Amino acid sequence: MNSKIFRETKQRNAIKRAIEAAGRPVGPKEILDLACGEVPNLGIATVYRNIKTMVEKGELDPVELPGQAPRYQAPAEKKPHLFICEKTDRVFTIDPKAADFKPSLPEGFVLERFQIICYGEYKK
Amino acid sequence: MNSKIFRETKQRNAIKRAIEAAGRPVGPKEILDLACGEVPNLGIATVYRNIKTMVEKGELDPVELPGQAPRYQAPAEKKPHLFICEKTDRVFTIDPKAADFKPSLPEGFVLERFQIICYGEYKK
DNA sequence: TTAACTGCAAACCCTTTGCACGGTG
DNA sequence: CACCGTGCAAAGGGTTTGCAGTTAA
Repeated sequence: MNSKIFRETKQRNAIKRAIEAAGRPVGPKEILDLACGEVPNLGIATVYRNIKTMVEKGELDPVELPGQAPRYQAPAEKKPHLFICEKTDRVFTIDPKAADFKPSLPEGFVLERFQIICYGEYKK
Repeated sequence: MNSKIFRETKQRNAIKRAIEAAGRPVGPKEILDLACGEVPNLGIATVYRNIKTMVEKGELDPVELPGQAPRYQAPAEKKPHLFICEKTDRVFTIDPKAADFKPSLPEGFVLERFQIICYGEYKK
């Protein structure tokens, strides 16, 4: 059956709010730490299970970046490209002027380098 | 002490040859499988240790890509950008005409999408 | 002969799963 | 009162480390 019923729990709400409050892609551990303020005994397994559920429902977007575990963000914040601060290890979505490679970074950050990653298929 | 002496072993040579023969970034498991032809009892731990050693020596370049474990390639093959075949899960380095976003892909592959990943620092 | 290297197995870390209990609808 | 969700702990998968024996130089 595809018609699974999703329930509202204080854990799920805390997780959702934590991600929205972050305003940038965050990982499971960070989500746990943030949400623990609301739900002290929150388990990491619950965070993982809710992440999976919310991604399936389309309430959460996975953000995968090179050499790192995936992070997650609220869909509304989604922009096509990413900016990674190598000093603070925070990730931001950005909406660059791709045509001339002058991406508009978050205030206060400076661009050091970028990487283009192309995806495709073997069509033979 | 920085002056560690590196020795030549049949395992290390087999690993090195396997990576060079692949001609594209390969992961630890794939390296193990390839090198096992030469050294049957080769252990995965030896592969990991040699990868680390060779990266430190500059004989091997790590290639990190979104949502995947790192792969490794011989430095000579290094090109600025990557192409990922989502059908065969192989990775190639490419030298695209970045200015107009017409990367020259490996023969037979078609581009589906690309992602720009910017790296930088917080300078405040 | 020395000390780097190897294979094996155990340890680790992060993520997933099994289970009994608790809470939503 | 069904049954989904939770916390805990155990299980997985991939990577690293400890150890005793092996081997390059």
